[in-house]
Amino acid sequence: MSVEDNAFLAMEALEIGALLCIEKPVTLDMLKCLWQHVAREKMGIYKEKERRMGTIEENNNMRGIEFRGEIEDEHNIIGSDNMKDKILEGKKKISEPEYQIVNNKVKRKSVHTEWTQELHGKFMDAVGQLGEGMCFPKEILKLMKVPGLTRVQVASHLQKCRKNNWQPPEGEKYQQNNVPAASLDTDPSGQNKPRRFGSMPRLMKNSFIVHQEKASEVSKSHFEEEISNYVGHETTTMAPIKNSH
DNA sequence: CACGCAATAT
DNA sequence: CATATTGCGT
Repeated sequence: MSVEDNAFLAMEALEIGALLCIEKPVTLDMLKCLWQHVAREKMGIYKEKERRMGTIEENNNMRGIEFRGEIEDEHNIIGSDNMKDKILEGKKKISEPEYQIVNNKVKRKSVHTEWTQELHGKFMDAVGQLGEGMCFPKEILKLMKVPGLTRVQVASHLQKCRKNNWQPPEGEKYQQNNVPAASLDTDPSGQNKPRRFGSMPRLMKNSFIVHQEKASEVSKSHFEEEISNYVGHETTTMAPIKNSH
């Protein structure tokens, strides 16, 4: 670290053996960036161990860690040779593992969200509050209030649930039969897709209760006009799923 | 832009 | 396998 933002000085340092040069002061942002690289490197070192143990425990021995130069440039960092290349391709999505700290252990952030029944429950709650025709990933996400969850993830889950293709993970089968979703359809013609926006996921046969809001409450905004327009293109036999009971 | 959907990738 | 990502039309 140096107060001097001097390229020549930095290059000299690198030649001597510095791994990278950072201009002072080291910002929090910088730190947030750096520790990920440290973690990656460390994880690489203990890769074998990781295979055996599943997770890596925090280890404060930092020796042996080397940066390989793929640091982003926003903070006046100067790194090794291939760094420029790395910076250039920085715009591309390089999928580097991300690490997080869960109770004092450094863990590789899991790429998949496990849709447990609990999480799915929150999802369904949100869906229930929004009601038929109002279920959008964005809104659902808001209502769910789950920290790491993204809109796209919700969208993906929603997509699956609409096709009734979701089932709880292994250890959680409250119910044992997965419903193939074939024949409980209200549409006799079979080929009629309920093509609308914001439709609720189809409820699984013995899934728990979803409390729907009074459907009457749905105001006829411009939104509803859009729907009717859009539906107009489709076969007319489709009826919205009203929660009439 | 957000959305939805199928196909494809991880 | 379950999810994530992508491509493309709306």
